Amino acid sequence: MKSSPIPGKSRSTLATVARLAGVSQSTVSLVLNDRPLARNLAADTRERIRRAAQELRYRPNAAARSLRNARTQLLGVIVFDIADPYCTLILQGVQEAVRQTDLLPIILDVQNRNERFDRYLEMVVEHQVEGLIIVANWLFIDLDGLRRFEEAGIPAVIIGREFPSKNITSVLVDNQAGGRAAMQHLLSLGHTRIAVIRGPKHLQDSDRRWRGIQQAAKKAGHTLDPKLVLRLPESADPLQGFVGGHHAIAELLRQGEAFTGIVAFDDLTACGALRALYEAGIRSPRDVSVVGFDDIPQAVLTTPSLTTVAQEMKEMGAFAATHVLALIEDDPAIKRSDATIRLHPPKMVVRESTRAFTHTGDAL
Amino acid sequence: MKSSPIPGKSRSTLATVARLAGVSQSTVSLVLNDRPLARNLAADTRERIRRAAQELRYRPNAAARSLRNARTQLLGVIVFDIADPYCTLILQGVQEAVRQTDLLPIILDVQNRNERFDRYLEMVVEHQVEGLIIVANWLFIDLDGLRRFEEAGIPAVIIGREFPSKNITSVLVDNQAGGRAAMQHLLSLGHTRIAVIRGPKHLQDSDRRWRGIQQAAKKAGHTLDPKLVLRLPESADPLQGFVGGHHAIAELLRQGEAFTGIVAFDDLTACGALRALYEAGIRSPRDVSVVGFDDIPQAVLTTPSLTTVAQEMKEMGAFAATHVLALIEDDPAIKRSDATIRLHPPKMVVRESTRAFTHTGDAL
DNA sequence: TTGTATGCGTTATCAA
DNA sequence: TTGATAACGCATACAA
Repeated sequence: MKSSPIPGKSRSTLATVARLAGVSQSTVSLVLNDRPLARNLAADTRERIRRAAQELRYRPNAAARSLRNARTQLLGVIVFDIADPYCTLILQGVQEAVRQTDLLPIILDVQNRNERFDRYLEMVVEHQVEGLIIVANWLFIDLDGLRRFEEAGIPAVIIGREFPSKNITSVLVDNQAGGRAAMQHLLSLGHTRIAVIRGPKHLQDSDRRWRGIQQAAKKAGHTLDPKLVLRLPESADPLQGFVGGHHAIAELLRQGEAFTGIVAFDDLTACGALRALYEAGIRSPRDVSVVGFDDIPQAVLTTPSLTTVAQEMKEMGAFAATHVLALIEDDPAIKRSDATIRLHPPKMVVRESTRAFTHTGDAL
Repeated sequence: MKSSPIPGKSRSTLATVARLAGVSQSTVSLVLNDRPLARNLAADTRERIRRAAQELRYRPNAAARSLRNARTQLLGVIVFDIADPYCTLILQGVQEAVRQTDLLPIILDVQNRNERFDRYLEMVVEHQVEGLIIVANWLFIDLDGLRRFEEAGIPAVIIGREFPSKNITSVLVDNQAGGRAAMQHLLSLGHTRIAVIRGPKHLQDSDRRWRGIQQAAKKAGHTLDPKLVLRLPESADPLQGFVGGHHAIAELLRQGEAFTGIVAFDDLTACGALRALYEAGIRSPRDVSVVGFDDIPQAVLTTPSLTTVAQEMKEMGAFAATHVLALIEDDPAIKRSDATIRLHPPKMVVRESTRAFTHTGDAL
């Protein structure tokens, strides 16, 4: 009877197993890794080794293995804020694409802290991840650290922000097209008094979407009333969008401005706007139509459910992952120097929060 | 002029740096790690080494280091479903507690797949994480793999499920107390026709909460009408709670049952219920009061905002992390054999979806 | 004040 | 058919 391993006692290694099985380390390694060479080993030797490994609860040591193989099988996934539902869907896409692979995606949550981002970038290099995906939802993270990271020559993609670089590809939604779509939607429904809640200044997306909105207005010969154009304050908390949207619309109502449509910066802002309307006794969509942006999972839970410009986040995540994987495999079809900005087309999702403008319903 | 490192070229090591600085490996190691011994090195030697490391963009190899040190500085965090907002808050608590440490929390998302859970458990052992935290929100994951994991002797805590074990501590909310609180709340508001939406059968939490509800009813001398007691169907998707809650209440209304209060299994269920009420033209809280469970971030975004039994998820996460950290440090105050079930007290959060029963408002 | 040698656990090459 | 040995990159005990 062999002694069973004591929990907490130092774990067993190839040597331990070899001793128990009465063979050498190398033989054990061959067998346990199913190398071709193991095929012409005596069947009972293999069996003996397998049983010994089992009995000793042998688990290979990843550190030793990757040191030797120069492969860690690690895929770094740095997320700016895991609490943001936006990230969550992207992660699903990423993981979907990575599933087939032998890569292990490890998620690092920056929690919107700059220092952490830089620290994690270093960590990820030290741990020799084979590729890196950055999910950059919310803005206030400074990307300078990425410049230094580039020198490590690790395949990387950033989702959600434009990072001009010839090594790192950026994947994000076409915000301008999205802005256009949102505005066109309301215009085509006959709305003329349309309020716009722009995003915070520091956010790239804010400008792009705003530009799209303006384009659509111009094309339709519509003039945006400056009094109806609002701005979300700066904030590091994505959930602030709700408060901001609420505040903006409540304010507008207090000023007695008349409007029948709202283009909100994002879905949370739209939720805040809906809430402000509700509190003022104004019904959506009967009195005011509201368009969001992103299509977060909750968009379908609101009352009324939200018409929104959807980002296909799963698809973007999957695309980014596939791209990194190809880079890792050194796929000849993908040159590193191809690195560029890929804009993903948005998709208009019409739900209950918008409807055609009618004089009857117009309470304002 | 020294040649600058070519990106993609094999990275520099201690040896490379040593060569460039004209010293030996060990000296470099001493300096770069700020060992006490480095203090009596010539100042310019240190400077030379530092510059060489900088120039070569030297980054220590984590695999080699942890092989040598027998410390990986990795903390595994396995999450059943990262898309569930419930997990997200727990993660914040965990990360908060780990921040001070030199541990790197790596998050692995099981995505509700059994195979993945087992696979990740193995991975986590192979990668020699120093501790493991499991965030088990939704039920259908089979914990058998954990039994095998226990043998690895790695400090571990599971949050959100009871896992009887003398090695692994379970941290979860006191569901029974929560059920009591919810029911008591409605009863104390004077409601007598109270509908209950129980959770899915396979979920531990369902029974516990139900028991609490019954206790509260009994204590108040209240009899639960079986016709008002519903059940959520089994499902692997936490978001299904919304659909389930909606369906349950819609059905109840169609049957013409009269009620003025709802105890929902969780917040999403409550949202679904609210939605069904809204669609039927029934106002909450005027006509029907609704209580949720969990206090997910969205609970404050609904219309009306949700009265709910809050789980202090951040706190639970922080507690669990602190516990694992103590185990890792081998804190004498914490014996491994102490492993047990820790029930965290819930907290009643009263918002807008409940109010005192009045005959005037009663539309049913 | 600095250098040499060794071993952590694996895998691969070569030899037997 | 199996075994000895070297090497991956790092940190340390020991030597000089």
